[in-house]
Amino acid sequence: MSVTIKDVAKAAGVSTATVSRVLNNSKLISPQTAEKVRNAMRELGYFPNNIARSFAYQNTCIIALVVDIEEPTAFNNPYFYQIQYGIEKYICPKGYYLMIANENTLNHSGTGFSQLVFEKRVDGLILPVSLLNKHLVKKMEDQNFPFVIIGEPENGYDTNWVDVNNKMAGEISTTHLIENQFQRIAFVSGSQKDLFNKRRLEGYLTALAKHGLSPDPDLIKEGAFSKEDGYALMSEFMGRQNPPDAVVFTDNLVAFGALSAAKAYGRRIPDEIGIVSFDNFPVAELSEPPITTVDIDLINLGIQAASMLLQEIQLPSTTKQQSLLSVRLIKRGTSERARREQPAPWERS
Amino acid sequence: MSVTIKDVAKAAGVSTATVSRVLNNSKLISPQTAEKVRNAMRELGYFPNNIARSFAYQNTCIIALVVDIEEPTAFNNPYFYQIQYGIEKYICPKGYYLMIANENTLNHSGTGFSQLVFEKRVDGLILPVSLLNKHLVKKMEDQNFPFVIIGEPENGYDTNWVDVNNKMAGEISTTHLIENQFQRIAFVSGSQKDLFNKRRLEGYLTALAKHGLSPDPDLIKEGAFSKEDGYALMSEFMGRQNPPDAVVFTDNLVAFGALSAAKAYGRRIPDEIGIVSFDNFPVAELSEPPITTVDIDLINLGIQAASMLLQEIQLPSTTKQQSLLSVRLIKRGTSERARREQPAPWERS
DNA sequence: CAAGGTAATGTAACCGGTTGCATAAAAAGT
DNA sequence: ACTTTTTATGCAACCGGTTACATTACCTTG
Repeated sequence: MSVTIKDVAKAAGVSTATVSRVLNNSKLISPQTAEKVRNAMRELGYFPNNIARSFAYQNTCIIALVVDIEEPTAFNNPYFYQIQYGIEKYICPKGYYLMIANENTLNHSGTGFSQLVFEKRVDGLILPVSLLNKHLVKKMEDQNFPFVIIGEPENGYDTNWVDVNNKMAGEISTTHLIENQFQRIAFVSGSQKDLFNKRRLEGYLTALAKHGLSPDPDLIKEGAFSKEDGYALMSEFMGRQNPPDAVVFTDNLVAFGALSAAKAYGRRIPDEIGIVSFDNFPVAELSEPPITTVDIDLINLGIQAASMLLQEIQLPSTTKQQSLLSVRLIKRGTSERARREQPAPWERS
Repeated sequence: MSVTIKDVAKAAGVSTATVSRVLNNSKLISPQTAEKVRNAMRELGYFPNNIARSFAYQNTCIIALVVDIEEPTAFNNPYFYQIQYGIEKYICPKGYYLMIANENTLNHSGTGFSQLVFEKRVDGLILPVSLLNKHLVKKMEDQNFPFVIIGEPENGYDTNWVDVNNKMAGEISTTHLIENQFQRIAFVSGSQKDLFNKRRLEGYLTALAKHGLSPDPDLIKEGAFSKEDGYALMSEFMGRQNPPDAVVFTDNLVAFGALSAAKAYGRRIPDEIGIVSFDNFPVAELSEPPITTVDIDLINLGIQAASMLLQEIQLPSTTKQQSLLSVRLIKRGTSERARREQPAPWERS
């Protein structure tokens, strides 16, 4: 059907072994022979059949990113896809390809993504911590199958993983508010069952402690996910006797809803109420005023995960690696009080 | 190393051919033998080696989505990724896998994505029209390599392609404004070098013509891409003697910038100026007022492309298919004048 | 009961590369 | 000039499935 190594060998008057060696730039080949073979390849329009190559080497040079995205909207998808881009960017120049495996669509056909492992379709796996389970980890470790987890796992897993430094994120956002003379800072997160939310809360508490502020349980809320949750929560805060003067939200949309509520109630921002959010999502930059957020470099997260995985593939080791990535704060209008609005030291209560 | 078909054959006391037949559910196998073989597989923990299978069949059951995304921001990535999701959703239940090939990262290693074709790494390709060129098409057609283009190509290409109905998008958005009693409707697009922008303009002109309105060249602008472009353009419009009373923007961010400008100049929206945009992007829903947009179902676009490609892979044909997808308008606050605000027929000029 | 047909299984070639080992030719050492 | 080493190439097995063809056993049917 198409041109094979045999055709090239015949045309060049050498053995298939020699052609193969030319393909792989073996230095055992004399320049003249190499030249001859290369000419034959060019004339015949030869391309090595990658499937055969994979078969001989027993690897595919493909790694899979497993995701568990339900029907994506423009809202919920940027996260994985930036990670995806980072992975791609790292592995492609190294001759690897990226396969996407959505656990939700894959599951329809039975075994889910573990099929990829057992059938040797891919050389390694990057998967979110949400898909981790003991059973699977054991299987993969029994096979010495390389994999990297995105997101810090709960205690009891000794695996390769990468995550952003969520504690640091909680800490710098809170510290920033403290430095802008906010006093009663609330903290609103998603579910505290998720380790990353626990870490963010830890950071918040650490920042308070470092500045001699004691946490108020009434100011710590969990379970906010939507614009509407944010609106409701902020309304509730503002109806209180002793409301917070600033809020850290771990979700951008929640912060957006809260901002609307604060504006609807006529609060001046950031003078009367400060807001810091997480994940530098488009709306954060476009809202009025633009929202201060912790910027999480997900492209870099992908790069780190990919780098760790390729290392594991190329020289497997028994010691596992972990990597925590720094985050940075993007200061915008919802938190930075103008200098003149800060009380001078002697004016403070 | 791992369990192969030979091990299973030996354990079950049959030949490898028999095991292979059991694997493929051949009906030539007696139930007792099948049972025996399946037991052996279970006991040994056998999984077929997919690389070997691919080698025998000379296919990979992988299709590639080629993209040409530069460093993605949360702004620019939703488009491809919704298409990606659609493809995935369609192909996974059918036993195919999705590979992502970013032309930009791939190119670092030389030949770019055409490598995928010649090395037989994938069974088919879905690629954006922006990456199309005659040279490539000829090569792929010479090899009978299945591929589908996303986006209508310029004249002169007879290939499989899918696209959203851009003309319809231009038409329904304009018609909607006309039906809301807007009279001087401007049209602002990206570059008219892009066919999809030409089609959108066609739709706009068609809608005007159908309602007996004649186009005014001063109201047709091209080359707007950013929030800032939108702001500048809207400012310019509002400074005119005879400004438009509504604008169709083919880009959401441009519309967002324009909206800010209109608000900054104190115009009431939609009473004094109407705005319709394209692509139902997050900011469209969250802005004040929320922006009316044409909703483009990119997930469905992916599904259609994937469906066309698998069909081509499974039974290659020489006749090419094209598919144009409908769009729908999401009516929001920037265009819908309240009934009472519309002039009654006898009040019109 | 022999001939013909069918169902179940085995044998071995094949898919297209890679690579250990053998070998031949050239270069170096004594 | 003769052995030893180095360099270049070929032979053939191998990776793990699939499948055309051969073979055997059993089942019909005249």
